[in-house]
Amino acid sequence: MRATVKDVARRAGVSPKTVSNVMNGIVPVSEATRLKVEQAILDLDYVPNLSARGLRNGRSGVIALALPDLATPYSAEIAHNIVEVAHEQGWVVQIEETGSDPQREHELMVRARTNLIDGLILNPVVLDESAVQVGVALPPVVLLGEVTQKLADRVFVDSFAAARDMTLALAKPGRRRIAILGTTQGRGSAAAIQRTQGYEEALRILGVDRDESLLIPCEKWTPETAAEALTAYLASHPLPEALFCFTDSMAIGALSVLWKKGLRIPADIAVAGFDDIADGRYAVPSLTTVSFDKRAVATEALRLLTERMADRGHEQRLAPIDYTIVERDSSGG
Amino acid sequence: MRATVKDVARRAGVSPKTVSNVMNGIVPVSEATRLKVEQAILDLDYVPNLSARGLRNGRSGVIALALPDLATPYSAEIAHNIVEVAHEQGWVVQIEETGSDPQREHELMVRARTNLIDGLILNPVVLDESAVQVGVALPPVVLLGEVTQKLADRVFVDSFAAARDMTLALAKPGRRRIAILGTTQGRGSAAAIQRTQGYEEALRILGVDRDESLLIPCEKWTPETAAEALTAYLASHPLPEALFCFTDSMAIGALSVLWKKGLRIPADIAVAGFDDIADGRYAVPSLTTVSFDKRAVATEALRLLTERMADRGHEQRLAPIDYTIVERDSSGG
DNA sequence: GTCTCACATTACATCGATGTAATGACACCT
DNA sequence: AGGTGTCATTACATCGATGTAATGTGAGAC
Repeated sequence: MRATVKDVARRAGVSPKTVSNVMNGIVPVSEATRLKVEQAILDLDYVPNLSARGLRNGRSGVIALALPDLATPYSAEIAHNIVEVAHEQGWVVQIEETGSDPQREHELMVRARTNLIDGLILNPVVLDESAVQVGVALPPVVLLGEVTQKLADRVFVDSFAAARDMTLALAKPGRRRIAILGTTQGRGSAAAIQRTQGYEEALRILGVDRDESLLIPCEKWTPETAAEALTAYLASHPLPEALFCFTDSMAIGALSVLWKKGLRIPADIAVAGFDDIADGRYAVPSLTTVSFDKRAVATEALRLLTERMADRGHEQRLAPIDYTIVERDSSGG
Repeated sequence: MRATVKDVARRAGVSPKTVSNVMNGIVPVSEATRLKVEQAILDLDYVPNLSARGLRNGRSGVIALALPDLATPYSAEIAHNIVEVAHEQGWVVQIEETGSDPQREHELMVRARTNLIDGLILNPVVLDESAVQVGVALPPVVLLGEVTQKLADRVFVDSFAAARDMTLALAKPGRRRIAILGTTQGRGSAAAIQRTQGYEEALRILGVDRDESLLIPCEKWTPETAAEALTAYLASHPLPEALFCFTDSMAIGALSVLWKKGLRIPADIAVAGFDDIADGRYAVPSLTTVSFDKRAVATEALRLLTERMADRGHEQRLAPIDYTIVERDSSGG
């Protein structure tokens, strides 16, 4: 049987509360008894029961991290950083996958109220849909990414500006027929909309007419779907001068397709991505991308979360993350 | 304030225990009172407090998954599958990263005893080191991968046989100078040792003399280190006919180096990996690899874990996972 | 020697859900 | 009507840690 405070107390010849005092260090304890208790703890190999502690003081020390799909490199890198930073700050992280399923996002919010969780970091897929009713009954929530959500705290990269700058960078050597891969018909993710708008803004700056046929839609942002979409596109359209993929994952799928067609990159077509995932550096050729500090995303998310735990006001807190355009081999240079 | 069983009971005009009975469905409850209680639950928007429940019945419904580094595609895919399968079975998953730090593996075992965790799935880095004292005081543990550990349950792919078969496959078109990337000097991971031995077994079958200079060491199995190791190697050695990298990640790093050198793959050199990560399919050229069903890994790991929870005997349970050699463009064909 | 004050320690209640054992209600049979 | 059996429901105790308020102990001042 597991040892409890009671057992430790008995062995040390003190009361359970004194043991608790030693462990928490808030109430002062005399040196002598502290040593006795610490020895008893070692002897009995005692570890506190977190369920009991959680029940008593209403906090579990656990935060939840919800991502669409852990297997994608982007989510994996975010998860890695958040788990790491959280651990440094003494938190434990529970992982949840939402798939593309708003239902899962909802389930999540319910579980978040079961008190095994002190806070939630959520990377929503379906922005408004999931709604994330940030009501009073909910624990602190921080959203990741571009979401049109006016209530919850949020960590994000300015997708509009980044897409604009990337488009301008691709256009620099005189390229004008720049295609984008990843737009979504009608209502899509907020990120898709903003990146498309940033691209269009760049065209305006460049004085280039918007050419509808250069917008290659792709609902899901995976290499598979990107490869399919691009293959289908190239079958009926001339080759653009540059291809701006809305994620690195899609860019990797695109590179594979272009390579199989025997095209030279960037000579025949320049390619760029978004996210700066580790694999992009080792892509063939290495991938030009929008880079940002993922550890900063993690740090900021946890900062917002802890702030929100301390002060549950109603004003929304925002944490924009800087980005840079990283030009690698896939766009020349 | 959050509603509790008491509040629900008062509103439904029954006792707290009856509410509990309705929720758990073990003790029979009359239709009439069940409806009353269910209505009250809806009215008050009641969710049970899992800390309290966990305290009371000693189980939390949470399992921990410990991986070396979530950001690597392999770990990410494993995590994805385990989270998915666990969710289907009603578990919640807590993620832990061990880095390459045995200390973290130890901390983990301690936390595993704090009862917020009903079981632990661990992918150890430093095999014996971490030791994972599978004692009586610990919750059920399942290890992932090749580990020389005689006590804990384990899910694994036969690295020896897979490496042997892959080497034979690379040798088929008459290639004889087959190099391996990822051996570790002296004591390394069990996987490294077994894959090296499988390779040597293949050479024996082929009647090819073992050539020490074809064993390219690489301690860490990342694209970065692989790229460095290969670059250094090629500076002072002739080009082998084939390169068997011990993970897909390393292979991707290797492809990048070879491509920058202007080498044609597989014409100048064939390349293969191990793990069949999603990116390998979109590598340029697509990567020949040892493939296995990662969902099966997850399913088996959870099966072993649940079995172990039910029956805490002393015999070790093993779950070998089938593998196949998948030949893609990087090895010709 | 006694009284105070400060401070360490203790007994007890509490967090919320649920198992145990006891109580209550109702129907059915003689 | 009285007795018996079945089944739903209840009161109470419990899981382990910790806050609260009360108790105990000692030193120091007069």
